[in-house]
Amino acid sequence: MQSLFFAHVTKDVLEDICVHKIERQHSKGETIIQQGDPIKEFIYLKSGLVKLIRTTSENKDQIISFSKPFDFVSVFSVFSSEYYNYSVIAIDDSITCILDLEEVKRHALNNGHFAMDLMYRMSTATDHIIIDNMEIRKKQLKGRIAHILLYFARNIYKANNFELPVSRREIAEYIGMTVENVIRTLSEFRKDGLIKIYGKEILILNEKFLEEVSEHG
Amino acid sequence: MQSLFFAHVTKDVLEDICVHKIERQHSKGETIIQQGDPIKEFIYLKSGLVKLIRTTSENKDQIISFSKPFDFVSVFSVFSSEYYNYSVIAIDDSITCILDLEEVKRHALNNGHFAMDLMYRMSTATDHIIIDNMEIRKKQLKGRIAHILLYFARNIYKANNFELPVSRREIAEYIGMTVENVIRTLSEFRKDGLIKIYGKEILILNEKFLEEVSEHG
DNA sequence: CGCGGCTTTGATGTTCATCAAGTAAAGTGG
DNA sequence: CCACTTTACTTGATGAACATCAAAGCCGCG
Repeated sequence: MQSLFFAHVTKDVLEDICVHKIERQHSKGETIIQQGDPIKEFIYLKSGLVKLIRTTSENKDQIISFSKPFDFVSVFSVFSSEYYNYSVIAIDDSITCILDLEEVKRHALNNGHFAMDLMYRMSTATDHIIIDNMEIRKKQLKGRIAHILLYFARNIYKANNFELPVSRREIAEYIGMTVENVIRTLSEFRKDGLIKIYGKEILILNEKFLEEVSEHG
Repeated sequence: MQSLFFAHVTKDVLEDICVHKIERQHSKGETIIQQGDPIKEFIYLKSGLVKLIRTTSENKDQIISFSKPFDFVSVFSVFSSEYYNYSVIAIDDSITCILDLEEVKRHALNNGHFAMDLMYRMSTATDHIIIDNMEIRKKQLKGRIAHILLYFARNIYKANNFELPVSRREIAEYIGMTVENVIRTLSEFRKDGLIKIYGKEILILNEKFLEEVSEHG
């Protein structure tokens, strides 16, 4: 396993933790964690891409965040709740690594470095979720669309052309607007020469200006 | 110190941690933590009420959350960042308790129970922030106002009449709407007999219906 | 007293959701 | 493999929700 994963934990400790590691395959669309399930495992993403979602009382889905490889999938609640209050769904074919939660806890109890690394990782993850949500909240439609395009280009694919891993609906569920307006805005960006669109293929033509839109509407 | 504070830590360990505890007085409006400051201390709230805010690039304030006594004030970023990416401001006269961050980290390193308790507390706090933000995002104006009224009534004051600790502007900054619309909605609730308003004094007359509005607009 | 901040109300315009309707794409069963 | 159904995508028209602008009252404070 990666020394990337836990910076200050020695190899043998890590191996000890991962003795009972299980890998699980998930195909696109599959539910990895179901909101309401008891939290018994500690899960991280090895490959693929997943979304964390919440189903509201009106049965609408809200996307909380996306996770890429080596992010924890059990990001939050794991150490503070008995049940998941969110679902995790694969948006690409994915592989997760699963550790027994009690075992992870036991190790954290006995190994301060492991505990601290864990804390660091969890804290980083939740920080990003919070800050990102605040960022999205302050923007309006165009800014939000620009934001998510730049997010995929920079954080996920590190390229200016990429295949959108999410549907228009999912974008809408992430930024908190309607599908129609997501589409309208994408079309507008296309007409304005900011991006090219071929179905799910996106090519960012004018990153500077997209950045501008993301910042100041 | 409270055994409330850390459930699984023995008294002498706790006393050891708190040897260098400093208490600090803050009067209403005072800045306790300034966004951008280096994180050197671990802070929790002993009495009073504070708000966590973020100043956006357009110099507008967004309120991330409120914290009540025995909440950590250094809620997030403490274990994942060198600098605060939010400010903390007293909205009532408050007393904070300040521990040296390095010392807290050292204890977490050496005492698994302490580390786990810390993790639990941090995780609980960030969970609430995330879930609350998602809740607010899915509602519209009326629902958001109802939500915050119930929040103060239930979580902070545990009573149906209370003095609003925040200005209309601050409510606006929390729910992400304008001051004018906050006021208009409060007036509407008053006219509809849901609440009474005398300046900052709020009396909730029809909690059931307010709940209804919070849930379904 | 007068100034600045907080509150309130009204009028107007912008942003966005909703509804409707149609095309394209993708899965499904015979 | 084709007809069939469903799901995703797209555009336009309309109305609702909300921001913005303007103006005035209130209150605490130097």
